[in-house]
Parts: sequence; C-alpha cells; structure tokens
Amino acid sequence: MINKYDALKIENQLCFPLYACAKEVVRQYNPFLEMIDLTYTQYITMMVMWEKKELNVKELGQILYLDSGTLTPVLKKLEAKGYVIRARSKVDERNLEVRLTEAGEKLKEEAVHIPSEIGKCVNLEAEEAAMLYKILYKILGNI
Amino acid sequence: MINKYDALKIENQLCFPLYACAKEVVRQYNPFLEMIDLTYTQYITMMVMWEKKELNVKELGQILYLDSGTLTPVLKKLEAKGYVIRARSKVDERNLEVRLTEAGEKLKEEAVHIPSEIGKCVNLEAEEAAMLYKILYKILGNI
DNA sequence: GTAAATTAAATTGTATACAATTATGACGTG
DNA sequence: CACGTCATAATTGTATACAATTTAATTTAC
Repeated sequence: MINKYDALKIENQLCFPLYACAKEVVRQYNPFLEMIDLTYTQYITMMVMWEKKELNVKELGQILYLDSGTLTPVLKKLEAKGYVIRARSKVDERNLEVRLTEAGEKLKEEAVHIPSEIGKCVNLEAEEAAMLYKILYKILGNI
Repeated sequence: MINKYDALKIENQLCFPLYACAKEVVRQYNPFLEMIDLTYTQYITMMVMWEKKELNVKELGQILYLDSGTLTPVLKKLEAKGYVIRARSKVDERNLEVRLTEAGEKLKEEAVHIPSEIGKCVNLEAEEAAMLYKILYKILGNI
C-alpha cells in the first residue's frame, strides 16, 4: 500500500521526531534549572561562558546557533542576575564583549550535576549516544 | 586533562546538538513553506490532518507533543486560511473536533515534494537516517 | 440527585527564535 | 578627508512553546 503521499505522513518524517525530541529533552531540564533559576537558553549561554570566560555576542551566536535578536535579551537577564558583564569593546565598539563574573563562576558549582541527571532521563546506550552525537553534528555540518 | 567540569562543556553535550540541529533543520523548511504560506507548526499540523481527516485537539496534541496553548492559535490560523474547520463535539462538548476541508485536502498536492527537498538538505546515508530515527523515538519513549 | 472531582480547551503571562530593519562604528577608496 | 560599504548589536514584529490558571462540560461518589 504505497502511495505518493506516504512521504507526508508524520511517522515517515525524520525532522518531526528531531523537533519533538529536542523539545521534550529541553523540558527535562526544567526541574533542575529551576533550582538555579535559569532557563535552558540562559543555561547553554552560561555553559559557553564557563568555558570561554569572555567573548563577544557574535562569537557566542556562532557557537550557540543563535542571533543577537535572541541573545541580547538573554544576556541582559544574565547581567541582571549578576553572572556576566556586557561592555562594548575598546578596540572595536561595534562588538559587545560578554565577561563571566565571580558570581557566574560560582554558579558552575551548582550546575555541575545537571548533565548526569539529564543523561539518566535520556537513557541511551553509550554506542547509541555516540552515534546520535555523530549524526547530529553531521547534519549541522551539511546544512 | 579531565576535570569534574568537563561534563558542562558544550561540546560534551548531547542535548545541545539535538536542540541546535532541530532548530536548523526546521529553518530549512522556510523557503518551501513560504511558497504555500505555512509555518512549520502549521505544516506538521496539516500533516496529521491529511492523514486523519478529523480528530480533536487532545489527540492532535498527543501526536504532535503540543498542548492546547500552542495548538489553539495554530488551529485558528489554519481555520482562517480555510484548511480546517473547528467545532465542538456533539457527543462531548468539552472536545473540539478539527476537520480537514476540501481546500486543506488540495494543499497536500502542493506540499508533496517538500519531504524530499528537506532530505536533500539533511543529506544522510540511509543507515544513518534509520539509526537516527530509531534513537530519537527511543528517547521519546524513555521520557 | 447533587456536590466534588476530573477533563478539555482557551486564556494569560513569560521566554524564546528569527526575519527584517535600524543605528552605529569601522574601513576602503578615490 | 568624505563617502559608500560593510559589520555588529539592538530593535521590531510575528509565531511559537509551555506553565499556570480559568471556564465549561462531564463523570464520579455518596
């Protein structure tokens, strides 16, 4: 029973489970992120800040696949919470430098257990996780 | 060079590429969906409608992993475009039945080429696509 | 048979996402 | 040096998402 509309069925899509799965996994973060009063977007931004300490909005956007339209309000909120400082670059005033504060650095301690909690929810075999990781980055590379 | 914070690095995350990849893939739909004046959310809703012809908001939400807060405005827009009709169930007035119209049925013809276009963008080997599909549904099942 | 509990949508409020536009700074060329 | 071009953030407008609440209908308990 094959017809030309089969490709339009939701169960034959690859993108739909990708979209749904991403949403559901992000939702799993909520109870843990609530404890440190961060949203998921704020959390991934902090992950980059914990690693880089300082970078500008453009660089942050390239790493996170987000543009200034999304990042500007997120960074303002993180600044309001005291975790980062935003300041125009002295060298090139078009760039906005974002710098991790002491308080931001301290927050890392409270977040360190989160990845393993999420790992438990997702609950994949090591090989599956490795395969998924590889395929996702392949797609990101292809696009 | 292993330390206890490695798990917090963005490159060691599985959820982040999942989130980013889903977003980027959805973005690939834009040029094609623009041609038929649908958003991605409207498109996946129509995919279910094309297959089911009629169902209520709750059933739609279970299939799409969306709640009425998201679906209500989407369905109102699809109704305004003439692709579906919304009406309270006679049997149980709490339920809102959504039914595909003739115009909605016709739209399928214009959408039928989209899945293959997206397939070209994502550009995976058949085995990779199958593996990805399997892993994504496994995660959705685990959550 | 009615009050309490449950269910389904809609509404409200908050936070993304992102396209398109705007504002400002930097740079290159005549 | 002036001017056109380019680059970077911020802003604007639209459309999700989803938690929490509200409204209305139905079912359950007693």
